[in-house]
Amino acid sequence: MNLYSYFREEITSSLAALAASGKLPSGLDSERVTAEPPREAAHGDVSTNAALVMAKPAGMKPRDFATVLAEALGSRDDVLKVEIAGPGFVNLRLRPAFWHERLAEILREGERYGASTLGRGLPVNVEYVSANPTGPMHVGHGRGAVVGDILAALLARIGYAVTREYYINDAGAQVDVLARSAYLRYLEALDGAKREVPEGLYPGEYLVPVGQALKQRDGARWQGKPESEWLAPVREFAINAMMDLIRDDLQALGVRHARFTSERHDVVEKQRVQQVVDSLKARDLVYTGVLEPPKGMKPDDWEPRPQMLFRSTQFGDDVDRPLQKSDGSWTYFAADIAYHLDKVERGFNRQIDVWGADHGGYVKRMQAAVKAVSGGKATLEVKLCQLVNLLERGEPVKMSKRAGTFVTLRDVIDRLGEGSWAGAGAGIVRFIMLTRKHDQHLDFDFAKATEQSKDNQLFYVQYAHARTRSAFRQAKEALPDLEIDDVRLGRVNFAALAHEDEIGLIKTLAGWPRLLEGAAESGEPHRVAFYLYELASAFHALWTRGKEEPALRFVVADNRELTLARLSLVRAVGMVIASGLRLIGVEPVEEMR
RNA sequence: GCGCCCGUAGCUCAGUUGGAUAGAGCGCUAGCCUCCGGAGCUAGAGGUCGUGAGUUCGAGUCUCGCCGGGCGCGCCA
Repeated sequence: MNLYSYFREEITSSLAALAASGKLPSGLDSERVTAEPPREAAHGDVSTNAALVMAKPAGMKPRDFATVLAEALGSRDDVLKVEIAGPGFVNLRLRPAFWHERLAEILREGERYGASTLGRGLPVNVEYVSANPTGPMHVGHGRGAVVGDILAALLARIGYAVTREYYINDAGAQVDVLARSAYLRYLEALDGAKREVPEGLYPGEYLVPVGQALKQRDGARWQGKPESEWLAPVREFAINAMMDLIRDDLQALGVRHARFTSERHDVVEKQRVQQVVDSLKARDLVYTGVLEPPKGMKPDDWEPRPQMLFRSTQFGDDVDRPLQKSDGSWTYFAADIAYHLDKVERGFNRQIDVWGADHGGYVKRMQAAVKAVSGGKATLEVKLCQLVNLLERGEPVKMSKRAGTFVTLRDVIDRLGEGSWAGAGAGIVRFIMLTRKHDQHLDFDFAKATEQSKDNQLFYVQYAHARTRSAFRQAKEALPDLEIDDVRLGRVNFAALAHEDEIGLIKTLAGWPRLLEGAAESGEPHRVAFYLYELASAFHALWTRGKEEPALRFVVADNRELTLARLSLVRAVGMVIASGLRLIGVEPVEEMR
């Protein structure tokens, strides 16, 4: 359970009871009341601002209000001490027994601990990656993939019905370029002659096998034919090949989407764009107009041109946006409106898109569109992921697509390898992607990725997990006849856990449910990685303290009860770390070999 | 010129959706191995939270104006 939500409920019902008994004025709104962990541990375990936000409407001084509330809360069994502090905070310090019960809870629930029903089964659609099917994924795509994937996992963990979705941008000019590039490789495959890849086509070697496969399938059928004949079939072939490539990359990264939607086949060809434009027209949200050139920059080839525009300004955008190109085809935006409407029609009133930061200018119009097509009932949140800089011992890795020195996501995963303390390369990549908030630039240093030091957050967390397992190996050796399993550990007498560092560690563990909720609702999966680091740090500290003060060791050979209690704590730490790592997509290790 | 994002210790970054005395890693200084794994731990120095106003009981967090950096700005996606 999230103990802070629990206490918030308890506090508001206390307030209601106090109002009913006349000790506080009735009819007060407790909406803004919070129950939170104070920053300073010295201020107690749970702090509420009730008196601060309700005193004024109650016509009381905050401290008087606080006194009444404090008296009521102080009589609770789980409250050790109540204090009124600062301008009127009511601070609760909880009894050790409350924390011991949290430990029992963790051992009961195991890695499910922290899961909740907060989302009430509401559908949420998370769209992420959505890389153009024109080549393998690069590291920047990888970041979006990880952020989206873990955000989806977080939302699922707190009770939302999450759908992970990939939108294939296979309808624009870029896939025509892909087709021409693949055609070139096809001709190469036919006559064996290497060709210079002209400017404007994709030079990557990854298209060579596509050309060969096309030859395999179609022989010389397209050789010497005009583009109008081969473009569509070659394009389809190449897109499929690229999606196979991307699916492989995603699989290597451990990312699985439940649904792939094709812009070309599922949106444009099904007339979905025409339909949504018609319905917007019927609501007078589409018109033919002429856009002003952007001020301050002088587009050299600017010509005023009448075009079909969507009134996005009515929904918060800065200018109205074009829906149609001059050749009559739809803009990417128009198709994207139809696609997001499709998601609304599939029941997703909450949509989250994960994009690269270079798409920042696109956010407002898309949110405007979602608002418009859903009649305001659906919302779109957009998470923008900043660039990833690949480094080699602090030096930027030089990359050039044309020179063929481009480092792909797959290269990175493969290079980080398998079998080390960190598990597979994908796990390392996934964790590192969370070591910065999504809107911050991220330095990805190969040297640091596998370094074995406190500076490497994943290493540090894995080391803590390994140590929890090590403690059990030690216990088995010292007390061979001791029966140790999770059920037993969950039922031992925890009273022996009285040291403030032990209680402190339980408090950190007990913060896990709230952290999950916060990370999920705010769309900030990096919080999981930072939390695990903090938890690992607290555990390492206690471990070392045991080395210095034998009385604090986990295994005390002549005191079985104490040993069992402490092993319960160690086990709970291991469970929460394992739970967090698996959520991120990292397999926790048993030992650091 | 406009919009969005960012600006926190020497460096790299957190900061729990507005809470109390702003934290961590690296680096620097000083300590801790007859060990339960020192791949770790403890302590210290280091800050006008870019800046100026505003909102309120309270602002690193919200609003506005500046300064600096990044991204974007009609038929690219």
